[in-house]
Amino acid sequence: MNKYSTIQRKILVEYLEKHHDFALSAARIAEDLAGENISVSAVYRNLAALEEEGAVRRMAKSGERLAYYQYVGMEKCRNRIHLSCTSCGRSFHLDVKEADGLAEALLETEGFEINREETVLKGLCAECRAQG
Amino acid sequence: MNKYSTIQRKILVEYLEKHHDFALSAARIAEDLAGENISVSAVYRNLAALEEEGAVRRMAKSGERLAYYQYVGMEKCRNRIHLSCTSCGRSFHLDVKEADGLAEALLETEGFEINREETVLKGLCAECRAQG
DNA sequence: CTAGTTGCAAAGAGTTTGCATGGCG
DNA sequence: CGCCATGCAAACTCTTTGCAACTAG
Repeated sequence: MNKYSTIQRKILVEYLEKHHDFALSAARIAEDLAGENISVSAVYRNLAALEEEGAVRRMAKSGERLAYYQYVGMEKCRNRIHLSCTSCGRSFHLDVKEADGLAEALLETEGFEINREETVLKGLCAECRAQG
Repeated sequence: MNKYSTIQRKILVEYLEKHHDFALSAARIAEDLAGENISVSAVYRNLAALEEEGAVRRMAKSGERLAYYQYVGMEKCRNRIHLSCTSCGRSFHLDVKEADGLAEALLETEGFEINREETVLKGLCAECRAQG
């Protein structure tokens, strides 16, 4: 059950690592990897496995019905709240200190304990905002 | 294009209003309304229409692939950031002042302009947290 | 009347699964 | 050599769509 137990898994993980700052739909991933030595079902099965291992995060875009996946297997992604730009689709991490502040404030005022792994803040990133 | 132009629309909207603090899947809604005088396709078509009108918000739960809908047609839901409890599934509104603070902080420190309509913070509500 | 909405049933998209094959350790 | 992952294709689920009948205004 190693990270690279099979060639297919390696292909998928390397692809995901390369695109770790985007949330991509499973269908899109499968399509992109169509030329490679990995089948559609292997893509889906490995995504599910990686999700269970915590290396991949499953999310969804509002207005779409596809399952979106994002690689969060690298250190810098762990325990971070994500910011997702609805214009360019890129994903950013919220600074730890800020996230702590937000989490604390929510807990005190609302009694709500935020789950950083699942929380995605939607909006416009600085770049897209500048471009109008 | 009134709110209650047809009986089917009325049935759906009343159902949604009654469950406005939950995000329900379209499939579930259709199922619940199976006994009523409304067909599956009318449910889907009206949900899409209501979404466009802004009366309904489409979201998604992580780990699931269904489209979830929540009624936000009432005044108290507008322009609010939602808090969604991953345990009981209920949805809460973030107080306006707090939301303003959060939005401002994000804009200043990250240059990220949050979209309240689309943002859902995931975690545990006070009640579920108390119950362990 | 006329435009817009419905219900039905069939099509579609994305995802999942059964089973035989094949490769990793 | 045994077991787990793969590929293929068929099955599934949820959602969308075409079309004729119907309904609200």
